[in-house]
Amino acid sequence: MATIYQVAKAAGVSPKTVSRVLNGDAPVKPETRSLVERAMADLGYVPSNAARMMRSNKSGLIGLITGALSHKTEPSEPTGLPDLFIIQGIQEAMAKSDKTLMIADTGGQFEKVPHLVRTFLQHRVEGLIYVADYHRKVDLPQIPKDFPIVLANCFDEHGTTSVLPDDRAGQKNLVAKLIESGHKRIGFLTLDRKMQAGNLRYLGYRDALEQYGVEYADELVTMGYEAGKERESSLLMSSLDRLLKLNNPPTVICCGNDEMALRTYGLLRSRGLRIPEDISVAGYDNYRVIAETLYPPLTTVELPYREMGRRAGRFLLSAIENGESQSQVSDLTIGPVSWRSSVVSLNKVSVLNENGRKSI
Amino acid sequence: MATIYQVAKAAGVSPKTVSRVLNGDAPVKPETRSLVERAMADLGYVPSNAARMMRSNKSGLIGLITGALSHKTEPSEPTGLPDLFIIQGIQEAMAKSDKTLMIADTGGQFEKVPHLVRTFLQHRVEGLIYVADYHRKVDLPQIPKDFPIVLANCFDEHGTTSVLPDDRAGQKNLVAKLIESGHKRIGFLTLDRKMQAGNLRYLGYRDALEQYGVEYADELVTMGYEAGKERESSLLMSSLDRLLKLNNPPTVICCGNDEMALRTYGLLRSRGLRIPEDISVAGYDNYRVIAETLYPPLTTVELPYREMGRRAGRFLLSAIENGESQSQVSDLTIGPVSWRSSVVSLNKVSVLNENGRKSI
DNA sequence: TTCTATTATGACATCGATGTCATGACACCG
DNA sequence: CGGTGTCATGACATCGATGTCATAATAGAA
Repeated sequence: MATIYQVAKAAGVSPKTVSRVLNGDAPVKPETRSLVERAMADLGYVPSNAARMMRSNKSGLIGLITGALSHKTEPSEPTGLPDLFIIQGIQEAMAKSDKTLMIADTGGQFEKVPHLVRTFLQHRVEGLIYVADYHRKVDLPQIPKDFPIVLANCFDEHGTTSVLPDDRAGQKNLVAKLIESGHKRIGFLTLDRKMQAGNLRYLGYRDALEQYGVEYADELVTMGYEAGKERESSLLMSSLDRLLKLNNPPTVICCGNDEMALRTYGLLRSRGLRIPEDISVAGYDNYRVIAETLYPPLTTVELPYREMGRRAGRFLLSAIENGESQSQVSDLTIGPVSWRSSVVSLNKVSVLNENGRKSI
Repeated sequence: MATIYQVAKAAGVSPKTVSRVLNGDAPVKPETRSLVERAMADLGYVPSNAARMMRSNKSGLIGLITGALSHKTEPSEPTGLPDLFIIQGIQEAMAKSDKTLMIADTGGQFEKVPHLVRTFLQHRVEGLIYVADYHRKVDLPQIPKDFPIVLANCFDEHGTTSVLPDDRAGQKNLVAKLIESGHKRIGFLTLDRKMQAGNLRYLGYRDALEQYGVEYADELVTMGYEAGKERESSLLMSSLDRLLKLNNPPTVICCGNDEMALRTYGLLRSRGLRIPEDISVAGYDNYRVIAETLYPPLTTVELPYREMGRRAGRFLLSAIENGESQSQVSDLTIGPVSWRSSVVSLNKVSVLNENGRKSI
């Protein structure tokens, strides 16, 4: 690969002049400039970031660590590829700056993190983002003190800047809309309450009931998914049947996530129930391959992953810019409800109102 | 960040000795070594790759360009996130070497590629991989001649090394198994034939019929998906109804991909047909969220994305090692058939044989 | 026309690691 | 005891870009 010296020689100028053409930081005579530009083109010259970095001590690199690219073995909320959307958002934020993103994958092995961090530090990344594959607590080792870092979709016990989905508010908003549509008996097939998302969504469900003065009934809430048993349907099947056999069965069933809703569609139909005429269904995640492909399309709550990524990126950039290691303590992002036709309104006049916003 | 000079001073030795401890390329007295190691630990020293690279002219970096991380606007086969699995495979291959992967995303805008390539060249990556989001032809600009590069899930007209899925053989294997299970009337809801995958799978379907001497019937083959109209169901619905109304209707329906199969499940059920008792269904892609979550689980063909990624990574590494820019002309990877219960066997004795391999 | 600004360019040192070569300290051989 | 080899270490130059400072070339002011 050509160097700046070779370009200088070919153009008959000094290396410093070539440097000036490259960076435009000082005036260069037009004829000289075009001589240099021609030489650069002829030699296919591309400046070396390494050499540049040595002088400037700025790498222009941001390190991103994730397990996004390999889920297979991890016990994760089976919601698809959340971290991927977060990464998209981060990319978006970075594209607006002049930073380059280096992405490293843990391959599902958390113990690789220290090694990846070290590699990043060798490359003198200016900041780090850690993206978790589901809403959880983490404990990152080996980060130098005061190094700019942002956690996305996870948090730690040291109060590191983090960006999280507001599962509680999201579920609350969904249930609120169900109530506004006339539903009072709202079944809830929850995720495992040991999971952050499971617990927060449960709390959001109760929040909505309380706000609208709808009495909470324990019989309507039952676990539809157990952590670690991703592909088993038996728990879901028995939980669902219990709900359906109640004296006063639910008019709508909230599922812990969209994948559970997909299974629920099949189970309901094999029991002869039509969706949404006989019973309404709602999910969570807005996992579009499911939510939009199902018939009828699924009402669900969007997980604001892309927006979370954007925020995480922006937080990190501003922390770097201001020379702080912490830009913000934490951040909750609310995802909107995606209202689709899997939920029917029980209000007689609701046909006039297509988005389900109808107060009772 | 500490430098090697600071470490040397703290340990009371020369920088070169610190370098020797770092690289272990020459003997160092144990006492000296521990002095140095202590100094490195105290100062939190991490060597600078930039400085290292300047001397060695080796970056240890591999550049990966993809649109994987942002599909939204591109007209793509709606099969999910194929490139992601390819990237996993590439990561696997790289993890075994000492290279670091830099991933850049086009944000769905192909015109960003030249800029990304330039950034990579500035970082002096030792090779490039381009990953396409669906099986297609591409035309990469701006790559220096003789630069090591591998195309994954795509190919160009210059015969650049590429790694592709063997859609034709995959579909053939699936249809062959259907025939072996006793099916003779095999409906095929194809992808758009303008797509590589659509055309190749169609050819594979015919290959299998021919091999087993089953007569091809045009009435059994109809397009279920039109490029650019991802979310429309009307074409699929009318195509499916045409198949069902035939005098001699199919006993099994092959869908162009798993997402189409998901829709087909819903449509068949709303017409009162049971799967697989009344009619069998097969997909393509082994898009697991769909194939494994559906009830009954879907028989489909695995797209060997991870394996393709592994191969692409290995090809590139060996090209770099051997100083060639091209390691191999091209490579077709066959994915196995995932046989699940959405297809019933029509052979009376087949119940003895759980994997569907039964000759007629 | 001579003197000062300004513009355009170059010489040189520098960033942090490491390759090359030199040197000092031992140990072992005869 | 001198010679030769090995071990352990350091001095110095180098990689490619750019910041600093100096200087040459030109224009405008007096």
